[in-house]
Amino acid sequence: MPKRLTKSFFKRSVHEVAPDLIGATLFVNGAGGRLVEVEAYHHTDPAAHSFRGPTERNAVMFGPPGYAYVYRSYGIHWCLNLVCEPKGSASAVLIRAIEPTAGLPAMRRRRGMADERLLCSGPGRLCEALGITGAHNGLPLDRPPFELFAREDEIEVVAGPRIGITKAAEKPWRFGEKGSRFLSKPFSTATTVIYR
DNA sequence: TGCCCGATTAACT
DNA sequence: GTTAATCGGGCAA
Repeated sequence: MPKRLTKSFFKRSVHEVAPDLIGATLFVNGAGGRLVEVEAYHHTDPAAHSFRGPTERNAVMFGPPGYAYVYRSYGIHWCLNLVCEPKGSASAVLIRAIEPTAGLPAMRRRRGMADERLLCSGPGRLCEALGITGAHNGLPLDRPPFELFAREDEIEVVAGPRIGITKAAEKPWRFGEKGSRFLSKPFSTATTVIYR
């Protein structure tokens, strides 16, 4: 049986947790799959929501690790983050793409489309597919509706610049499974490979 | 209070 | 490659 990830998994630097999440599986009410793309946001990072201190929106990032931080993006989409590090460090991993493995009919219905490759390939898309909304903000990741399991197989993780940001845009804090066809965008062939 | 812009997506040309 | 959709957060005034 796969090993469940508990809150202790997140009591480390976001830069350690983020690559470790590649290949893990996440389900929300039974729908979801394998994490193939994430990004790390540290509280000292100008691109992070927590960089300028606590606000009503980012309050969950300043709480304990192992909880979901969900925010509205561009006034339209939802984006899911997993809070890391000891309480107060305000760092989180943005989930950017999932390889769908379970609950495909429900995800297709919520997305209003059938193409498996586009179901969860993007932070806004995967929240729509898994039914994640602002109602999930602040919920613990080790209890329903969330289920999170550790990676079991050996894989290659690649790193590269994050997507859609203007500040600290050069930092290689985007991580993905090498060669996955479910990435929101391909990694450059010149990107660093982290062997695992 | 007003203004700018964003950790996006889909539908265009 | 370009752009509309759509709105809350953060900061200046």
